[in-house]
Amino acid sequence: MSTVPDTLSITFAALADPTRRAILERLAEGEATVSELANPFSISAPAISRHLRVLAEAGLIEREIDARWRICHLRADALRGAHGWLETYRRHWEDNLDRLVEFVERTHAGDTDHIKRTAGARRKKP
Amino acid sequence: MSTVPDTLSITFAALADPTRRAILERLAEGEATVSELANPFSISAPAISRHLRVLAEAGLIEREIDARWRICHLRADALRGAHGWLETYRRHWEDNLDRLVEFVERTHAGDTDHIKRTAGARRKKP
DNA sequence: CTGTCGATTAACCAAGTGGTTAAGTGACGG
DNA sequence: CCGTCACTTAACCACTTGGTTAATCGACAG
Repeated sequence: MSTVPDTLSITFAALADPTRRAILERLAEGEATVSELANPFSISAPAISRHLRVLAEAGLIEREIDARWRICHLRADALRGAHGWLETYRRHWEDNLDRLVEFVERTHAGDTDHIKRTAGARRKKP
Repeated sequence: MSTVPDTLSITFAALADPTRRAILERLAEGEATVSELANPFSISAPAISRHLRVLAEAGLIEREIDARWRICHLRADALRGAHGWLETYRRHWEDNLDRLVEFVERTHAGDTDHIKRTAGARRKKP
């Protein structure tokens, strides 16, 4: 435990598990107790408990104590950061200008130096 | 076990590291060689090489061999799945209807049984 | 008070991750 | 042909992760 991970890393790490994503999907339909969340899975209760702890520490869920039960609900605004990060790259798969540029760069390889080559000039010019 | 992780888990796991995200951010500006990508970081070349392998296996980058150099470019459409998953939960942080429902549930706790309680009736009615 | 139920913590284990250094590979430049 | 450059692979290490079982805790029913 040398360096504490940043928020975005914690969020993405929390989402990088199918069980936790399934829990969030279930929670998107509405609040639920821990045993209700554990029900669809074949893993043990402590395993679920730890998944919930990860989600809670990532700020993705909240646990409210109701007598013997812990009622979990979604705190989806913690997903905003991750969504925002991905949103930055949206144009790279939606904007076909990129495909055009890429096409020009590939096919007219030699004479495209007017196009920004961020990798700089590496190849020797014949 | 050796159960192979699903695509979404692989994508999120690849994004759950600040070095790899920085590499993608750099790559969003344009293609780059491995050493150019490694330049801003203080970690060793093999460490960078493995980060790139993770990104490549997640389908987030492509490596093209150019003589001695490996030129990396972004393959952002692999982010589409992750983006799409998050998009599902957008309304939970953007729609203030949810905040209203939550407010009613909390403040009028006793007499909101007409509101869908997905967790079922657990608490004893006084 | 005692037993039980929902949930968590503790202790442990196998496997994975991120870093290191050292060695290997393929393409040039001289 | 030999050395170097760009990069990867191999072997190793500390630490984390996801799972287990056993023990624990608090709220309640009897």
